[in-house]
Amino acid sequence: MAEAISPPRRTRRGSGAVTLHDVARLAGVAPITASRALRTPDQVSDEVLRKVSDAVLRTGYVPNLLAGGLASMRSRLVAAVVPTISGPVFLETVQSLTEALAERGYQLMLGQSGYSGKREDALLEAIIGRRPDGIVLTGIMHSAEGRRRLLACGIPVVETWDLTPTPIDMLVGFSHVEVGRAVAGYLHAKGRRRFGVVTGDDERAKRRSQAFQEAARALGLPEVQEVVVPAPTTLRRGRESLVELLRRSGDIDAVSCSSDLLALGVMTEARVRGVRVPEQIAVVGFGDLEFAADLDPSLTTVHIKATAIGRRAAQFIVDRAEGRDVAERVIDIGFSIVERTSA
Amino acid sequence: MAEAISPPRRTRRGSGAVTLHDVARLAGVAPITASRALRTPDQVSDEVLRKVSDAVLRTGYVPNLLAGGLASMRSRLVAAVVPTISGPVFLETVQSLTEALAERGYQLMLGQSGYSGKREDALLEAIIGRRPDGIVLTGIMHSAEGRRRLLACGIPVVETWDLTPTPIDMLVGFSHVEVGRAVAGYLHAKGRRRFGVVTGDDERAKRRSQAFQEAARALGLPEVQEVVVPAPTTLRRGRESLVELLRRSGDIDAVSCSSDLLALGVMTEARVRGVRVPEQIAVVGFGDLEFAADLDPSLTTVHIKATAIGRRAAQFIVDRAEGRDVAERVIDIGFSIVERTSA
DNA sequence: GTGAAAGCGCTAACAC
DNA sequence: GTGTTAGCGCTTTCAC
Repeated sequence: MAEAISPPRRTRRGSGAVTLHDVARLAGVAPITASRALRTPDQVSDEVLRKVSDAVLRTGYVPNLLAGGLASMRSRLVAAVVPTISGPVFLETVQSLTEALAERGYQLMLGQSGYSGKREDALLEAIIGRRPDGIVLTGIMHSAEGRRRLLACGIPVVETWDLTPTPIDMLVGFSHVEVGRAVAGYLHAKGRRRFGVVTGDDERAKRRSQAFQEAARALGLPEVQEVVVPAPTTLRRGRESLVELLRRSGDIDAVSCSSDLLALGVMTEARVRGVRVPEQIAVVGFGDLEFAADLDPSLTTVHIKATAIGRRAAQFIVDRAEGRDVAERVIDIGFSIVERTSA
Repeated sequence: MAEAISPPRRTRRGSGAVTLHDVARLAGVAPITASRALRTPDQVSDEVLRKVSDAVLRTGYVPNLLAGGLASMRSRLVAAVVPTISGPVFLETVQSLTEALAERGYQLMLGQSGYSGKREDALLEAIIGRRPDGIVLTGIMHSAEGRRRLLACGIPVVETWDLTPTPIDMLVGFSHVEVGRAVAGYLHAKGRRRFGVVTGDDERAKRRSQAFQEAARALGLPEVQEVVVPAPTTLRRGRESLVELLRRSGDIDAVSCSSDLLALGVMTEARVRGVRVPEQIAVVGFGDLEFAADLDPSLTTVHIKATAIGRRAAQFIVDRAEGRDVAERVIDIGFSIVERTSA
């Protein structure tokens, strides 16, 4: 009797790219063997290794990491969330993070949440959907809802640039309260008595400012004049802020700024107005950006080991992803006041 | 007769996360229907839509984009390659690119190639392996090998920040030669005659410097003094460069810098030495960073529409990814000299 | 050391 | 409008 005609072939033409299958066929081995030759070369014979390497070269095969990630449940993708990438503060951290991850075969996905924390939920969804092996949160305040989701999805999380009392998972940061106190103490020790503070309108900067003011009070100093400017901070805001501070009280002798850019603005405005720094007003910045040391006068500022933060965060994530246990989940990276000319 | 015992169950426990399958079961529909309810809501009945949305909410389902990407051949991932993210020049472009992509449901993957172009090949492999829907090259010189691979893999590519004669695919940039000429013309028109140039050691900056020097020659001016500094440029290098320029010839009356940071350095050193800007020496920067307008003196510089570059690049990629044809593949975004006080 | 089978979680292609 | 089926390209599990 007649054979039934073969059912219609539904074809889903692939991408057309070379696959592991092709490589395996060319090498005369099973796909899984080719896979092993590439990922765990010790498990295959030299003969097979040679043939597979050869086939890879001849075909120009590039493994599809999407497929690999799906099968192995490891995407080798790490997400980083920053408020905004401009505003050079987090830049250094993102850079070292990218580098440290790349060295270990991981790739960085970048997300910007904005300072408002508005787009945060949509962003989180986009991130979690990719099943990254880790998420690095940098200078971000996460909504309660966001926290819950992060906890729920079980992806390793590293919070950075802060020392929160109740970390979601892992953390590498420093105490903003300590920074505020330290700067106040430093200025006091230098004989300054009437403080002003210029601070960006973000949670961490405000915490530093708060601590700065409290420390001044504790030292018995007159009330600190505070100017809050919108984040991200700019040179212009710094200039404007000094104008405002001088308007409020002409006799301040020290200004603490929540960023080096603000400090540069304050110093610029001071020079324009013939106010001498540091003789009449001492200026302290925050961040120790690359240019701080070479300004005139050179800027006294708070140095944060931004590169180390990125490296440590990468270490945390990779250790977790590769099943190593992370003994100490919280790292206080500290900070230091770099004494230069401006204060 | 006895049934053959069922073959041993090989189980591959999944990630344990909620899958589309779970949502579909809960909603009482087939998986594909649930998929449609989420991706193309118009194609399902209101009844189904309601039930599926409900199930999603109840389960906290987050679609696995790895799986989706594998199945649909569209990763909704875009890779950006920059020499280094620090060095605020490309920052603005990366930022607007990230934003523009996020708005359209795409995610950015970041790669740093370093200025040397050394790690470029490994990076390219890591990128291509993710099968991104597009690659944005920013301020990078690609090896011939790299070019070949990019062409071969068929992924849409946008080169930015330059106007190369033979683009790989799409391009949004401007002419560095024109910039160099324009700056020389500008300074000449301002009555300056003895030029110095401080330039970072990267391909584009050097092209600007070259054109600047040639234009000066064409204008019948004396030989331009050139100082080349390693990339990325810094304020310090700017200061050092002015020292060097003055050492070589005390009578220059204009300095063109390959970045605003260098220009700030030159101006800082000038002030320290009592050289008046712009009276004795005019200074021109490049980039028009946020702070340029608020320096004292405010910095005359070349403005590049970095944000527009990012947006256009995103548009290019998304159009291609979604099958729309891109009529004009090359966009010259132009530039402008922003006249301020320093020159 | 090597291989066959069975998915990972989703969507394209085709029926009804 | 909804469902069935067959993959996307890889890796895990188990068997030899």
